[in-house]
Amino acid sequence: MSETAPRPTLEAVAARAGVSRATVSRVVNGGDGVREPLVERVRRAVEELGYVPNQAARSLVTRRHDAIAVVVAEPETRVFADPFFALQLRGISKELTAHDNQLVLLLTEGRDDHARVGRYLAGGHVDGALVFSLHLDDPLPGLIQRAGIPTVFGGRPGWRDGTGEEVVYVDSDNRGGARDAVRHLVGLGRSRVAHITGALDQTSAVDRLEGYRDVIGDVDARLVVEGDFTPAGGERAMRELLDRCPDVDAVFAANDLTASGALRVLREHGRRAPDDVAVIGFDDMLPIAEQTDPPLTTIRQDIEEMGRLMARLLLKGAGDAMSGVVLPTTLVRRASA
Amino acid sequence: MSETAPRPTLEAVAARAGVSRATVSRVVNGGDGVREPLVERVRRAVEELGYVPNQAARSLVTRRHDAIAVVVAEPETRVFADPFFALQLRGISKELTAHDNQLVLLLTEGRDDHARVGRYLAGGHVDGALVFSLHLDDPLPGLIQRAGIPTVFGGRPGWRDGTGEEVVYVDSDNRGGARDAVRHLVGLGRSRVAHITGALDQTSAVDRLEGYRDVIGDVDARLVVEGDFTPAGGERAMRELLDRCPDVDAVFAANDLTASGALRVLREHGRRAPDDVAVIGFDDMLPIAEQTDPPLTTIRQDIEEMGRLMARLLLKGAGDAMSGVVLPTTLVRRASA
DNA sequence: GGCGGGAGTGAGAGCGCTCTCGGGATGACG
DNA sequence: CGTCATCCCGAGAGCGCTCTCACTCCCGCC
Repeated sequence: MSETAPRPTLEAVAARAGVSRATVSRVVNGGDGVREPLVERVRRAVEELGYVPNQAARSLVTRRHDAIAVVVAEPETRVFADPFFALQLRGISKELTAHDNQLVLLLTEGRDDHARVGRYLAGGHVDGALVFSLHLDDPLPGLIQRAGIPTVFGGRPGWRDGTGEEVVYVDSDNRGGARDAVRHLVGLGRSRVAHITGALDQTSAVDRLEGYRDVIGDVDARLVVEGDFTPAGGERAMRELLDRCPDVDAVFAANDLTASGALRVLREHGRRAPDDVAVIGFDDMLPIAEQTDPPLTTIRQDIEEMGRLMARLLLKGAGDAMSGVVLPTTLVRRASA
Repeated sequence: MSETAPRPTLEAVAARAGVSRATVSRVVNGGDGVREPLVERVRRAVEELGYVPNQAARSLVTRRHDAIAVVVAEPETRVFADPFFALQLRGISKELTAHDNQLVLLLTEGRDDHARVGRYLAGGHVDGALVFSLHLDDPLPGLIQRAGIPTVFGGRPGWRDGTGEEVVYVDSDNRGGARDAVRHLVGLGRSRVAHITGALDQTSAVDRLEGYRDVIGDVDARLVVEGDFTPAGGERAMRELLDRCPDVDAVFAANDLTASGALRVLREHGRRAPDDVAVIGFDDMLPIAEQTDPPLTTIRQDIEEMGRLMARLLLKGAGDAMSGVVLPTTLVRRASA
């Protein structure tokens, strides 16, 4: 196999520059307290030898790794398979890179993996963790909490930890966004505004439902149908809705995928959007939202910023003073409502 | 901040089990050459103390990291933002996990990042790299090659390296899949089969075009329009196509996104699919392919398996005997062709 | 001109682990 | 019963780095 050439050590650089290891170390780590000529000499030696610090040796003594783990629980692989998570990851990556941190990606696949992830995090391989696990009953967050490393959650977790401390998380304003969506529909003069929920074991779905309730007030139970964030779920729910309430004139779908399914069923039934039934989604997930017929009016969240913020909070060692950070959403008007 | 309790060391385990560090080490690393009763005692001590090996200390001496990097070049973030890459990542993750390796994700953002990634890989932080960089002119592969660590590419790179060695890569059978697609259209009795290409600076697009050519033989140049793998590109190309060749009766689109754009334009122009114009895509990218109207006939590739295979090749230290591995594709019939 | 103090540098002690090597116990065999 | 090979196990030497601590200068000050 490829025989890697022996990489130069601190020692080698020190010898070449005619100084001690300690001095080289100082220069490599910022150069404070070393006189300029020496700094220069060391820099040159580093350059000439192509010296790169051995991270393992460094971590061994500093107990820092300049690496954080991103944990994605299996149920989220659906989320993961859409642009949502990818964007978040990108935001995370940018922020970490800016602070010279590495991103270790942990995807879990079932129960066994939970233990594995727990062990890994407790094993002190990373300085912190960003965790995506939005399900109410997920044991993963508990495990991670117990691992005792700084953690920031993506999305509001469905519980508070036992110690009474608040959990640190970043979420978008699901409830507020939902309110905006429903208000928009109401503002269009619609009086029979339905809601197709997301999977209600996820906090985002619960929060969006709350937002809907905030605006509608006295909710006609028949106008709320449970979906699951998928197009198929949207179709099923829309059918049920048309069946139960033929006079429905607006639908707030829990996300764009759901909305796309709803739109398809409406078309099947000869209902025009937005003329007969106005439809609004959530996420502004491209290309879905732009590809529907008609293009989807929806609520946009700044997903990349969410990721970036999560990383920033983690690196800053937040968690003392704060609990949750909620990012605003904006209404994107297209044709469907 | 969270004061992490001092984690137990090998030494501690050894003391508790009443053996030497060396013996504990042996047990922890497989337990060969240690008598059963001792193994048992050490296991128990490990259990009781909750001992987890310090990876940094281990790496320092073994020079192995049990970690590999996944490098995604910026131009691929488009790819990354669709399910394609996510699935590949999942395959990679599964395979790595099965071999107790960690996944370090490096997303590059522009030129500066190339240098950073090069330095990182050359820095000996990981045991190998999986690289996604499908553009013909990308400098990244060269950089990585120079870093001198085992590498497997995702998708056929657009060059051979200077040393004359073949590059190791995993790709799906773009050319063969394209042939199947076009043959299917021809088998439907279509005689004016057009092709909307992908971005031709990517090998996958080039290969799919080749497959088209393989079947059509004497290609009418007007029937080939350049696209860019996006719905918008598909729309543009389809318009041009209808303009140039009103008699077109079938379209092989370079991917599903392109096909979705083409379908939309056909609908606009009152052409029915598949009756007037049969359309076939590539990727079988869900939910796109299922959401088009009509649902899209397309070429499926086993994306997760690609990822898994890449990881397997890398861990096995392939690269001696082999160059590229090409995975088969299958035709998925839906309604559009 | 001696002296205290601050700043710059080097020596050395580990960080927690693996791995070689040698010694002691054990079993096979003559 | 002696000899030798075999098998286990422990001692100890690092892996490459950081960081403390002591030492040396060189300044300013009385």
